[in-house]
Amino acid sequence: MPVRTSLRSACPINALVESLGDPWSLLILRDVVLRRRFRYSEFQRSDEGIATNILADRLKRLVRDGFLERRPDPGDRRSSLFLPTERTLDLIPLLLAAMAWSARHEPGTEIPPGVLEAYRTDPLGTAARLASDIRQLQEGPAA
Amino acid sequence: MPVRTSLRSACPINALVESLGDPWSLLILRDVVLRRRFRYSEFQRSDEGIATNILADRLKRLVRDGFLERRPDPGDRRSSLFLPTERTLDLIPLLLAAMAWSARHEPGTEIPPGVLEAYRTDPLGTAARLASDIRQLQEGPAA
DNA sequence: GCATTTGACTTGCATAATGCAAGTGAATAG
DNA sequence: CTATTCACTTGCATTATGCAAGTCAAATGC
Repeated sequence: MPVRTSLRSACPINALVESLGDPWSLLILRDVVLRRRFRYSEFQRSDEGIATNILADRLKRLVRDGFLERRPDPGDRRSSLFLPTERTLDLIPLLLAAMAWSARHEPGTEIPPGVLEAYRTDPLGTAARLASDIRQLQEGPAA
Repeated sequence: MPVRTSLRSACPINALVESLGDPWSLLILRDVVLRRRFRYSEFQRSDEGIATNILADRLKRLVRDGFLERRPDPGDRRSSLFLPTERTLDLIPLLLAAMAWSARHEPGTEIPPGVLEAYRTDPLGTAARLASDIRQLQEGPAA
């Protein structure tokens, strides 16, 4: 497994698409940063129903590409925690933008109350607050 | 070809991924909104090198899903213009967030000067200005 | 202490998506 | 009026995804 294959172009949008432009990677990161789920079994339980082989592969890639860091689960020796790196926490503005877009254009999507209002008032500040909430969690990890 | 297949979940991130979570759709929309390219031949020339069959398929889908509107090219009867709908213009905040992320985390990506500064000062205002620039273009379409 | 369950996978195989090369046909350019 | 361009389509190889089943160690229930 190569560390990093060269990009198709120098475009920043393309760089993102090459890392996360598949049907699953971004959803795993959503689980991590927006739902505070850090375990294989938790990702598996998400509504979209990812296949186990794909999940295992995506987790490997996300770790390899620096989006997640794997650590032993202190409460269960069979399990690991997949924790977000700064690379991933910096995706929060993008995730919020995605939520705002879907709120407007995809009827039927459900968005936690308050988030959109905060985003529209101060997008980057809202993202920063969310990121520091998660950093806190990682320092004092409740079971 | 069905108009719309039901979503895997009610999650707004998932809604976006299901529409644009493939290796090409978002790049086509990038060409449209960030580079003002509206023609098949222009998409084809982009650095990433999309295959012609995939391009044709993605354009069909993007039109079907309401991201692009197809109009005859006034200057050449062989050609069409694929113009962004509001659905697509509303993706600009997300595209800007993607650029900001890559600027920080993907060395070697090239970003037009000024854009990042404007984004960091006023993300939604910057996006709104870009969108209205494009709306103007559509009313008085230069060849 | 031992059977059962859970967590995190792997393997095998079918189906779907993507990639590549070549070809088509109408419109335009020289 | 010939050559080129534009917007495709077709066929086929390769890769990715989806599904079901199986593995194996650690934890849990009695």
